[in-house]
Amino acid sequence: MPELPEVETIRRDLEPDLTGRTITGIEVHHDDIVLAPHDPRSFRRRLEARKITRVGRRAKYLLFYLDDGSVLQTQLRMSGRFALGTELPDPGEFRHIAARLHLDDGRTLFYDDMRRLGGLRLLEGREWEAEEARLGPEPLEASYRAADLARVLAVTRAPVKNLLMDQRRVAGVGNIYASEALFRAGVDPRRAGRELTAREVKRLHRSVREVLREALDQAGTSFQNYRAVNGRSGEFQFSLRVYGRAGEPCRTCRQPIERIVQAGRSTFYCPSCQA
DNA sequence: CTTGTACCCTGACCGC
DNA sequence: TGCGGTCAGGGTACAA
Repeated sequence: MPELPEVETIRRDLEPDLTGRTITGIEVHHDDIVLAPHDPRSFRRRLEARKITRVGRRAKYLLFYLDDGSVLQTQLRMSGRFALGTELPDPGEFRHIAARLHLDDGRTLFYDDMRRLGGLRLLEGREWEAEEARLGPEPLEASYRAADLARVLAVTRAPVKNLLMDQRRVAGVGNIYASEALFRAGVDPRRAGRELTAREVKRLHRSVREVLREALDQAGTSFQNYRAVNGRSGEFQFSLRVYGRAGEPCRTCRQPIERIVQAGRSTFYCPSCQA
């Protein structure tokens, strides 16, 4: 569920507490959250006694860089969350603990995942580099230009909404912010990527960056599953203009917001403002 | 290559 | 209160 702003918020929450900590013990309560190539047994063995040198993020992945060069990649998918403390801070909020990482300062990093679609993946540095190379550019980097978006849009017949969600073309944009960025740019989500004008591409590029930046400043969007570390809520749900607002009036023109399905996911848009 | 669909899993919600 | 259907910030395997 978390997209770039949510994962980055979690990273910022965890970084000061986890950097330099050593993992002293690992408990796995649901085997299916240990992702390939490891099984729970080798996962525990390889993680034991490793020190976390850095907490990073790429696309929607939170990354723990370890002192032997390996990388613990976490995929939160739809319902993954973290809590950190000597005890579980809010047992009512965290009812599906899938794994515990015990740390050398006496605290525990709890991984909670109700649907268990996400998980933890331990990779050699080289393996992570190969994965990383398949991801598109980070849209909040200063080096990400309208020309980068134009290049991937120009060669696709798929709807622009689907393009924005494709992690190989641009990293970190998910279902909420794809709809929100398209609304801000005034672009119909059903339009074929290659049909967008240069002017529309420019607006969309600006909107993607703007909406991600604003959401990050608000610690992300919380309405169902997403929470930052220890259950902290984001605030961007109050700034959403179309997502989840089917039938409600557009904040710009008062026409009802519509919901359609694209690639199996809900898309929300204003038929009047996004003509 | 690209594009769409099924699926993984649990829980909340809605209409009957 | 129960029951079935639908939906949920994701990603991947597979088919066409």
